[in-house]
Amino acid sequence: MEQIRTYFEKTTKLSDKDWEIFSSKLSKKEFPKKHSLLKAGQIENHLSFVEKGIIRFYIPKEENDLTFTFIFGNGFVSSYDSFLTKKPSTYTIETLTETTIWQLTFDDLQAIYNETEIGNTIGRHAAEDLFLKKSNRELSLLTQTAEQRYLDLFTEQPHLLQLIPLKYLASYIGITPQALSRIRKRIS
Amino acid sequence: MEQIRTYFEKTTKLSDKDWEIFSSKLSKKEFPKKHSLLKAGQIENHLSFVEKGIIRFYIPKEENDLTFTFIFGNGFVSSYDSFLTKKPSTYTIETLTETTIWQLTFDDLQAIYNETEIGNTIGRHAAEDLFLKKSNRELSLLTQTAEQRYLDLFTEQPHLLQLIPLKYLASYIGITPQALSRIRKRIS
DNA sequence: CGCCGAGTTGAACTGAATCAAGAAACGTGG
DNA sequence: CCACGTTTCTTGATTCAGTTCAACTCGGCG
Repeated sequence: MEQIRTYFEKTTKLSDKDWEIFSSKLSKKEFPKKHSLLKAGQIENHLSFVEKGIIRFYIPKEENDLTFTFIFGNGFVSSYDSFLTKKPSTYTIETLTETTIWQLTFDDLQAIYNETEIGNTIGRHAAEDLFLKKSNRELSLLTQTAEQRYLDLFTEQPHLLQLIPLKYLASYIGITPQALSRIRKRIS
Repeated sequence: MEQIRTYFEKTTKLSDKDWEIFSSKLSKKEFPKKHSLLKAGQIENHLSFVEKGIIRFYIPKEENDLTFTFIFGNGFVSSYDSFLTKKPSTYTIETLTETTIWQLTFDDLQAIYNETEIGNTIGRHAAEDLFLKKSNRELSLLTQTAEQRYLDLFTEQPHLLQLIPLKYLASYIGITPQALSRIRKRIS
């Protein structure tokens, strides 16, 4: 749990009192691998912080699911637009490994808004975090080749990457499993 | 200015008093075409709402600029990450046509936070708006062909599209000007 | 009038898709 | 713990969208 405080304090100092209120709302959850935290069609009621584990976001499709996000611990997890708008999520959030998260419900977050000075900060952090990730992703998709994207992922998370099935990685990178298999062969 | 209120009230009802405070901080600005609202390297101090005009976001490059966003009126404009983090923007924001915007400075926004109930809403709106746009963009880049992306743009903004040089559109779609020229020829 | 940037068109090339088939890994039931 | 069936991964052949390099046209502007 300390790592959550550390994560927040990278950008904003928290008073002990605020941290007290904030952390009292967090509830720890543990899940096995291949567990859905949220299924497409459901309404998101949680903003979560991953302590340990790998998580995949995907849009279920008849033929091949579209995997568009991985979270490797120390980050927010939520179908954020669904959380904000109370509309059904268009995607599923699923664990790839055993996972530990700390959850905040929508009502908890409202309470934190009212009781602390850091509510805004948390909301802003979440938004900022998610927004920046998407921005970087956009640039990556526009300027990098599939191979570069794979190598980037590989550099960031060399050991964790082995835990993810190739077809999910391929989808995330934006190519077919066959193409990724060939890239792997070429660079190894 | 009424359209700004309408825009906000699509999702949240504002009290007259809050609107009063909010709108009093907005200052109207008009710019000619090809005017930079913010240059790469500068720190963003504004969150703006476009009333009229077309705006382009791009990362300046030696050879070809990378155009990654267009705003066609009725939307937020800001180098949002720079605005939040106070770090230099990595991109330039420039008008393509004559443009009218309503600006809010960072300090104005802080004041609104303190004086009204809608401060959070505004911040959240901006974040949500920007985040959702990026999410959709990600999906478009992952699942659509260049031709589909062009047709989508064309369907959304048929008349405005004529005002944008082909090379900017090509960059946004993620292909070369030559390729877009051929797509245009093929579908017309 | 001549220049220059933007757009068009052509030809050769390349990264990735598609279709197809075989090999490896994985989970489940006996 | 093995055997089987299913899913995942690999590899090959073909096709295609888009790149690159290059030449030419067009429209605006000094």
